[in-house]
Amino acid sequence: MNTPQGARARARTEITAAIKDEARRQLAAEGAAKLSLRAVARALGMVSSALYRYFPSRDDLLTALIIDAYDSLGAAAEEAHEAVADEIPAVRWTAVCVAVRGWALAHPHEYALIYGSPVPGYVAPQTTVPAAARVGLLLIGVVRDAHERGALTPPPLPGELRAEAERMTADFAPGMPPEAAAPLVAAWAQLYGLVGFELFGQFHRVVEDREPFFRDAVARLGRSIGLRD
Amino acid sequence: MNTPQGARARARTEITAAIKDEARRQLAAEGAAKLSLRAVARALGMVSSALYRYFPSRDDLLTALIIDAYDSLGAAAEEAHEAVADEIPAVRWTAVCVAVRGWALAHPHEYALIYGSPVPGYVAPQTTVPAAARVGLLLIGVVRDAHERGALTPPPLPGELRAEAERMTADFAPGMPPEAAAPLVAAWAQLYGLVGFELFGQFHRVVEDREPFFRDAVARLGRSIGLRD
DNA sequence: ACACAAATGAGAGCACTGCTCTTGCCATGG
DNA sequence: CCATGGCAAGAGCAGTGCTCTCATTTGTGT
Repeated sequence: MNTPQGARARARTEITAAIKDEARRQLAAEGAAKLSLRAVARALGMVSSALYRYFPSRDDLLTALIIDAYDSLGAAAEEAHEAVADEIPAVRWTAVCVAVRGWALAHPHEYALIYGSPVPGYVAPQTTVPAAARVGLLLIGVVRDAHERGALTPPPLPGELRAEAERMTADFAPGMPPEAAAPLVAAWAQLYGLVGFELFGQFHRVVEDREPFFRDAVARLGRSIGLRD
Repeated sequence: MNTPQGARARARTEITAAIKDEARRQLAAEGAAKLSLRAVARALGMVSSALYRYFPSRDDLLTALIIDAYDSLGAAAEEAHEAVADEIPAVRWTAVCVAVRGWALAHPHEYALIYGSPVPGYVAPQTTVPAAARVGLLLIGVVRDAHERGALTPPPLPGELRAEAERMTADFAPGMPPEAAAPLVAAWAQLYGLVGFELFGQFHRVVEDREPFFRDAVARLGRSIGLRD
């Protein structure tokens, strides 16, 4: 790991980081669409073509920012979860959801980058998957733990969904009852519906007092999976 | 109304429509980000500056497309609702949700335009509001009707949300019990979470058999508001 | 019927974008 | 100590949204 890199390699990693930092700054200020390679280069006192030594294209820069955003969101969620690790599952569930919302409100453009409409023509490379999965895995962990403690009463599983549910649990959530799979995945998606609507202005003049509204909705989401409170 | 417009006015409305048509075509093909005024003008055999006689800016063209998209989605939902107008509310609820999903899958870029991340810097003008409200009003109607038939058992309303819920019902859903307001608005947002996740690829390798999964989630959503089936 | 005004289209041009290619420098590894 | 390869710089291409000017067409009031 910590191989003493030559001055050259060190400079490279430093400049790469500086580019990402400046890009993130512009992303936060103006949004992904207005992120301009030339502007980043200008802010860093280099010429635009030099930037291509570090990121072969604008999309690659965006991909790096996407991974960072997923990781930042995942870290925020994990941190919030650890702070309430001793509480009952329903409380931990809410804490994670609230952390996701909090991160989204604090980083709207980065949230839009990862959970808004994908930049057209852009396909997320496989590299983003592990970072993207962190919040999902955290929620799975809460539900599995609830199951192990006997604090989970999942709703009945429609026969139609049995095979799918068993595949899902086998793939991503071994040890979790298949009855919880579909409600959990749905709740996961619905969580982002709630956050996205608030963030993108759909609640304007509809929901005013948003935090309690969100907590109520999220608690219902937990109950729909079978988390008891 | 039907004032016999002069050749000039007629030409204007025709050309305006032609511009929107071509723009919609490019939107469907490539997405909003790649919608280019110059390309639209080129396809129509006019020069780019001429297009500005009809739409003062690219944003105005997009706004027109957004309103059309909201209307198209609203019409699809209303049509689906009318086809099952005699069924019980739970069935009508599901029908509307399924229609929303169907429209989204058929018009992914238009869906992304209205429910994805807003084009940065772009603020939806007030003109879009009535078109945007159609689906919401339809869902409100289903729930209110369920209430009037005695087929609605909304969950208890947390005291914290009482005032907000009463304001919401007074503003948008007179005649609906306030207990249903928060769950309904949440379900509305969550519906778009489900659709968005499917559309934007988050269910890739997670949910395979998506229609039954969606129906199950949507039925749970209806039950969370208190619709009995 | 005619003149004036408004609407429209064409073209050039500005400032910007992502990206490529060539050129020359200079630090590093053999 | 020298050759190589990483690097920055600059010019340039094709495209973008948008503005401005100029000529032409069209509609209308006298």
